[in-house]
Amino acid sequence: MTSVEISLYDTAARTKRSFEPLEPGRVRMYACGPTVYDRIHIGNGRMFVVFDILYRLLRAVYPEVVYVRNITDVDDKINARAAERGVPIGELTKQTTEFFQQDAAALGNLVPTIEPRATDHIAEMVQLIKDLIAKGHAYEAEGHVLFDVPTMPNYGSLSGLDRDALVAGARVEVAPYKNDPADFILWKPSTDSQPGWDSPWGHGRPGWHLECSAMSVKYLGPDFDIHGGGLDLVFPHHENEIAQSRCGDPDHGFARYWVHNGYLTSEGEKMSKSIGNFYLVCDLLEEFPGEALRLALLKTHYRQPIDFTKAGLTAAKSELDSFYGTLHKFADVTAATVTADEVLAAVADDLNTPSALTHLHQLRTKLNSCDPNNPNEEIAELKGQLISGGALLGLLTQDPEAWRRGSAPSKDDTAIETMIAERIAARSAKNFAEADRIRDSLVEQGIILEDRPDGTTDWRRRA
RNA sequence: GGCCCGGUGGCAGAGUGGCUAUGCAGAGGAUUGCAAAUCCUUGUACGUCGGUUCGAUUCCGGCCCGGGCCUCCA
Repeated sequence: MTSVEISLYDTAARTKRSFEPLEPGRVRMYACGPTVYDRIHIGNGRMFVVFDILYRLLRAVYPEVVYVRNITDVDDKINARAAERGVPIGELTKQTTEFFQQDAAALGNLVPTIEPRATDHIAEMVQLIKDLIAKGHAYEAEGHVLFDVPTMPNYGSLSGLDRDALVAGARVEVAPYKNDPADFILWKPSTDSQPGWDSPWGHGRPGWHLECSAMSVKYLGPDFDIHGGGLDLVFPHHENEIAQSRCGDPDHGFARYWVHNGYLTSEGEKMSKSIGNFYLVCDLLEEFPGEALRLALLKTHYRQPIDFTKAGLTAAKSELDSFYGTLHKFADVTAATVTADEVLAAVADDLNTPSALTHLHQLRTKLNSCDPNNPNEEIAELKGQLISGGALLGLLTQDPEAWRRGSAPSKDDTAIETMIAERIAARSAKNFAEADRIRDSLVEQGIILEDRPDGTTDWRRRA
C-alpha cells in the first residue's frame, strides 16, 4: 500500500474530485461490461483498459478493492444475432463471453473480482421492479412495466439533460403504452421464441439498465464508490440506473463517483464496417501484440477522444521494443522492490497515463545511461521503478527475452546461433565481407544483430 | 434547436499565468570495422479576434473549425 491522493473526474459533479472510499481501506467499483452478442472492438477495449488502470491504481493504494464487471447476456441484439446465425441464444452468449474474456486478457487486463451475469439475477431484477411499483415509480401497461420518469424530480442530473430537451430531441417514435415520452422499459413481454421468465407481469424479460442496478446493489451494496463506463452510457443507461436504484431505495445514494471514458475514432473516422476501419480486438491481435494495443490506448488520456490507427500501433510497438531492449540489457540486475512514485502520482491524478508514460521513458533513459557490467544499487533502483511503474499500467510484464525473440522459441534459433558463431569467427579473422554476408542473410530472415562491446553478439526478431 | 467536449511543433500527445514535457520521425555528434542498439546535442508549437494582466498557449468573451450526446451504441 502506498499513500497517495487520488483524484478522479466525476461526471456528476463535472469536476475533478479528491477520492475517498466510503469504507476506509475498501473500495467498491462497478464497470458496465459487454453485451455478449459479438466480439469486442477496440473502442470496447479502450473502456476495459481504462477501468483496469483504475483497478490497478486502487489496488496499489487500498488494501481491498472489489471490482464488479457484469456480463449482459440478455438483450434484443443478442436475440437478433442468434436468430441471424441460427444458433441457440445460450450458445451464442457462452461463446461470446469466452471470446470476450480472451480478448480482455490479451489486452493485459486483470480479471475483475466478480463478473456477474444478468440471466443469473432475474429474481433480483423482478424484486426491484416490484419495489418501484410499490413506491409509485413504475406502472404496468400492455404487458410492459415502465419507469415513470415524471415521478423522479431530478431525473437527468447526471447527463445534464432536462426532460423537455429529451422529449424535444427524441429521435424515436414514442411507444403508445408510455404515459410520458421519457419513460423507459423495466420489463417487456417475450414470445415463445424469445428468452423469458415468469413474473407478476407475465412471461417476459428485463429491459436494459435494470441488470446493473440489481447486480451492483447485490455485490456492492446500496451505496458504493465508483461506477463507470463509456461516455455514451451517461445517457440513457447510467441516468436510468440512477433513477431505478435511487427510487427503488430512497434511503441510499447509489454510486458516489461517476467515471466515463471518451470515445474513439479509427483512422480519422467513426468506426464503420463499410469504411473498413472497424477493428475487432481479435483481428488486431493477428498483427500486433496485445501489449501494443494497450499502450496505444494509454498514450491518450482516457477522457480525450482518441483516433486509433495502425500507424499508432506501430509506434507503440516500437516504444515497447525500446523498453524491453533496456530490460534485456539489464537482465542480470535484480530489480529493487520499490514504488515508482512519479508514475503512481501521474496515474493517481485522474489517470494521467500519458504523463505516467513520460516518467517511464525518463526512467528508461536514465537506466540506459548506466553500465550493465557494473551493477549497483542505483541500477537496481531504476530497474525496480521501471518494472513497478510498468506494472501499474499493466505494461512490461513479459519476459524481455521472449519479447525480443518472439514468444515461441523457434526451431530456427539454433541455426541462428550457429550463423552468429560463424560471423564472430569471421570478424575476429577480420573477414568483414563474410561477416556482413552472414548478417545480411539473417536480416533477410528478420533477424537483427547487435554486437556488444565484449565481443558477443545479441539478436532479436524484427516485428 | 438544447446540452457538452476539443483545436498544442512534421506526427502523436501532456501540461503550465512568466522557467517553453515526453515519444516517434528529421538533423548533427559519440560509440561501432561497418551496422544495430544506446547516449548527447538540435526543433521557441499552442485555431482566430478582442479583453484582464507587468506578462497568456494557459483566465474571460466573441468568432471559425472539428467531434459527441439528446431513449437501448463502450
